Amino acid sequence: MARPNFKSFKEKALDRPDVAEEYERLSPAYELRRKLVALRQSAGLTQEEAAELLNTKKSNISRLESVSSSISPKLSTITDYAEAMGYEVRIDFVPLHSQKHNKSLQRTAEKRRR
Amino acid sequence: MARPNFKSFKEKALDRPDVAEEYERLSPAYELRRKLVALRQSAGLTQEEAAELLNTKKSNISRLESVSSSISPKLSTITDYAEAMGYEVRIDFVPLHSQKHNKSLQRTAEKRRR
DNA sequence: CGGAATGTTATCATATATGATAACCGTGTC
DNA sequence: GACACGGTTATCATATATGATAACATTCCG
Repeated sequence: MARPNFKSFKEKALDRPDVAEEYERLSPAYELRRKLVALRQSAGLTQEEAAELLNTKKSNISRLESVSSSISPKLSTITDYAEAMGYEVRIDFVPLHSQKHNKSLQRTAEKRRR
Repeated sequence: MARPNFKSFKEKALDRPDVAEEYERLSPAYELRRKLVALRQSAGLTQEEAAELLNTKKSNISRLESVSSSISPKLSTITDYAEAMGYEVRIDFVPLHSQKHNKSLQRTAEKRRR
């Protein structure tokens, strides 16, 4: 590996149990990259092969999968990538703080409304 | 479309109106807009109030939620919106054709490799 | 009716994702 | 050493999402 990518980071970090637990709560962006790589590998494809399927170049695939990437990809990029790997994308929304937060938002809205 | 990118294969199917209609109804994009509106309404917010929370304008919120919108939003836009509404975004990938498609991809890759 | 609230649409400017190319690193293999 | 392979990074050009503003429609209510 030329640069610390997610795998090497993961392998080192997971040697320490405390970090391992923290690991899963890392940013959703990291989680996504990790899943994208897993998708491609489950299809048994290299980045270059994936790039061909998607009519693009391997460097762009690398950027998309790169953990250190600061980009926030378009939804269509994710879905197209997933479909090329043989997967469908499902987006779910789960409440953050049970329903109290929503109530709080509602009250804030009500107050502003007056 | 100035350059061929990985969306081109989709456009072929969308040339047929019947397919286009079915596709649009089932597309993740369509589902997404509906969910976004539901999220905001569950928080009891108007588009303008949501816009304030997100430091933007109501017209942009409307565009984001609009079904007829042709844009494919950035992932960060979706997550920011969801968080402002009190929700967390979860992205899942489900296999399209059980595992057969993956095997096919693998074989294709193997063949190209030789 | 007139005004406020809510949402939509059009347009432009700006920010940023994506595409393409090239150079590079590490590993394995001969 | 030389080479191929898989992946990374940097850079530039282009496409497109987003921000901001304004005008508009609809609904509701005084």
